[in-house]
Amino acid sequence: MTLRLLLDEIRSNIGQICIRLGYPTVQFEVAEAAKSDFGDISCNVAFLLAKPLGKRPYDIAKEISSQYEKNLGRFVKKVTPHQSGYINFIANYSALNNSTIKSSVREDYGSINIGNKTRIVVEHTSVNPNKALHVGHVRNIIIGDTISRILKKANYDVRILNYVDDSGLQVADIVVGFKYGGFAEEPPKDQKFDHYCGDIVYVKTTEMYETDKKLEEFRTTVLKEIEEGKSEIAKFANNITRRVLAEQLKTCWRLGSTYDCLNFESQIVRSNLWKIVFEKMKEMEIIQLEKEGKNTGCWVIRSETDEEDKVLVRSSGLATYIAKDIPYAAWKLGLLGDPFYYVKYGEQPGGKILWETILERNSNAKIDFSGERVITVIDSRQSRLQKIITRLMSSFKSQEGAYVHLGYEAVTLSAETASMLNVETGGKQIQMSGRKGIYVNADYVLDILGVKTYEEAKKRNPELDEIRLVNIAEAVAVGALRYAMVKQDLDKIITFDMAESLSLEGDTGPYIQYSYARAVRILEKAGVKPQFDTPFDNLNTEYEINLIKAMSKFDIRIEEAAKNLSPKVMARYCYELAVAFNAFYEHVKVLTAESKSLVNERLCLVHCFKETLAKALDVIGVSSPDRM
RNA sequence: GGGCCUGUAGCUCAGCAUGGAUAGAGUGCUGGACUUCUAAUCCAGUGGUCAAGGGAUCGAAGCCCUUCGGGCCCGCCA
Repeated sequence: MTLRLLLDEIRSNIGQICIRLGYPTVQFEVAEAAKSDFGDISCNVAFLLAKPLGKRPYDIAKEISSQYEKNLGRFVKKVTPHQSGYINFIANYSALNNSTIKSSVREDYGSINIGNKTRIVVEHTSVNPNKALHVGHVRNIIIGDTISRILKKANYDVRILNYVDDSGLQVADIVVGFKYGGFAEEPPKDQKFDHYCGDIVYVKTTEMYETDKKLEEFRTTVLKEIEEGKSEIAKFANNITRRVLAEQLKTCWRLGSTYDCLNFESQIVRSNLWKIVFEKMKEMEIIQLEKEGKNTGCWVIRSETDEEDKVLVRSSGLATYIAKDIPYAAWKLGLLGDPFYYVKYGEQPGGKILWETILERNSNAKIDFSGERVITVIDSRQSRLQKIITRLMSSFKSQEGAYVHLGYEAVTLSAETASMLNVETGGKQIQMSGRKGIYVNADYVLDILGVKTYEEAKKRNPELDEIRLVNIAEAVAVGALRYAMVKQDLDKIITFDMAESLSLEGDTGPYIQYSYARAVRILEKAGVKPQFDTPFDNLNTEYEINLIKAMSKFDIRIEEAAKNLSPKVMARYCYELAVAFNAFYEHVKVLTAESKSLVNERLCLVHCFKETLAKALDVIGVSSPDRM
C-alpha cells in the first residue's frame, strides 16, 4: 500500500508543479526506478515536455526538481534531475518504514478494490472424466486457481466452475473398453481408479480400435446412448465418470484448487438451453441456413475473415459439438433462464462446499453461479473455437470483455522425459497425448517430488516427527509444482522435464518457502514478541530498506495481475520478496543486533515479512510451512 | 492457403501492454562464505549482433512493415 501512497504523492506534486510553471498537460509516468542506483522512483515527465517546450529534457528535469525541493512532502527525501532527463526520487525511509510495517500487519494487506464485488465466473480444470490428471492439466488448474485467488484479492465476487464433459467420445471410449473390450471394472490394488481408466483402459481400447473395427463401431452407439441418458449403458457411463471425477478432484484438492460448482455436459445437452440459444441466434440473424455451397442445408456461423465458416447444425438437423459450448457460455453469463437445480457434491478441504447441477427439481434454494464477466481457462489450441464463442457472446451481451478466453500454451515433454516413457523423439520435445499414453500423471510427479522433499526435510530437521515431515514434504512438493506452472508467461510453452522438476534451488517454490521458514525460526528463537509502538527509524541498511520496499508493493502487484489476468506477476512478486529477505538474512543480524530496540525493530520487520510473504504465496496457492 | 503463438546469455526465462538511463534473473561454469537467526542460502566473476532487414521517432528489445526459424490450430468428429 505504501508504495502506492508514495507514487500518488509524487504524481500529484509533479502535476501541480507543471501547472504552476505553466507547462502543458502531459500523461507522464511515475514508477519504480529501473535500478537502485537511480533512486527509488523515477518520473519521465521531462521527456514528454521536451518537444512542446522546445527545451532539453535535462533542463526541464532541473527546473521541476528545484521546484519540488521546496516542498518534499511526506514520503520523499530527495529529488535529483538526471542527465538522461529522468527525475529521480529517494524516499523518506523513516516514513516508508513506518507506514509499510504498520499497514502490513493488517489481515487484508495487499487487497485492493478493483472489482467492486462484480460477479465473475472463472471456469477451469474441465478435464474429460476418463483419465487421471497429467501435468498439462495441472497448468490449466494452477492458472485458473491462481486467477481466481487474484480476483478475490482484487475484490471480485468469484465463482469457480469445473465443467465435466461426461458425454463425449473420450468417455465413450472407456465405456467401450469396459463393456466390449474385456477390461475389469475394478483397478488392480493400489491403483487409483482414474489412473486405471486413463493409463490402461483408455490407451489400450484406443489401440484395439486399430485391429478391431467392430469395437470402434460400438463407440458411436455408446456415445449416442450416453447423450440420450436413459439406457443401462448410459447409467453405467455415469457411474464410471462419477468415480473418475471423484479421483480427479482428489488430485485437484491436493494441488490446492477448489471449486464452487460442477457443471455436467450431459445435463446441458438434456436441458433445453440449446434450443433457446438456437432460436435466439436465428432471430438475431447471426447464424445462416446455407442454401448453396458445400455447407448446403446446414446452419453456420459465417466467418468474418478468410477462415472457414463453422457448421452449428448439420444438414441432418443434428447439432455439432460446438452446440454444447454455446449454451454453456451463455448460461455462465446469466443470459438464459437457469434450468438447473443444485445439490451438495461434498465438502472440500478448507470447508468450502462444492455444488453440482441437476435437472430434477428440488426444494433447495436456487444458487446463482453466473457472472457479469466470465473467464474461461482453456489452452490455446482451442483459440479458434473460443474466438467464435467470444464473438457470439459479445452479440448477446455487448459489455466489453464480458466473455474472456484465457488461453495458454501447452505443456510438452522434454526428449529425456519422453524417452522415460519409451518414446524416442530424436532430441525434440513432444506433445502429450492421453490417447497414446504419452504423458506424466500429476499424482506421480507430486509423489516423486514428495519423496525428495521428505528426504531433504528430514536431513535438516531430524528431530521432527514423521507426520510433520510428511506434511512439510507434501507442502513443498505442491509448492514446487505450482510455482513451476505459474512463473512462466501464459503464451510460452512449458517443456516439462522430470529431472528438472526435481530441482529445488534458485527460482523455485521451495526457495521462496525456505525464506519463510527462516523468518519463522528467527521469531521462534527470539523468545519475545515484537513491539510495534516504535517509529522504525533504525532500519536503515540497504537490506532492510530493500525488503521494506518489496513489501510495500503488494497491492500494486495485485492490481497489475488482476488487470492483465497474469498469474505470473504474483509468482515473480513472491520471488522478489524472498530474494530481498534472503539477502537481509545473510547480511543483517536480528537476534544479536547492537541494542534491544534494534532487535525489536528487526523482529517487527521479520514478522511483517513473514505475514506478507504468506499472503502473497497464498495468492499463488502455495502454502508456507514453518520448518523445512 | 488462412488464423494464433513464439525467437533476448550455453540452457530456461523476465523486460514488450504504457518507447527513454549501462538490457536483467535463474541455471551452468570459475572462485569465495557455514563453531553464528536452517548453506533448499549468500557474495563475486563469466556469459548478449535482443532472429534478420527496413520504416516512423530526438530516442526501439519494445511500435509499423517485410523476411527467416520454431510451435499450435483450421471436419456436417468430440
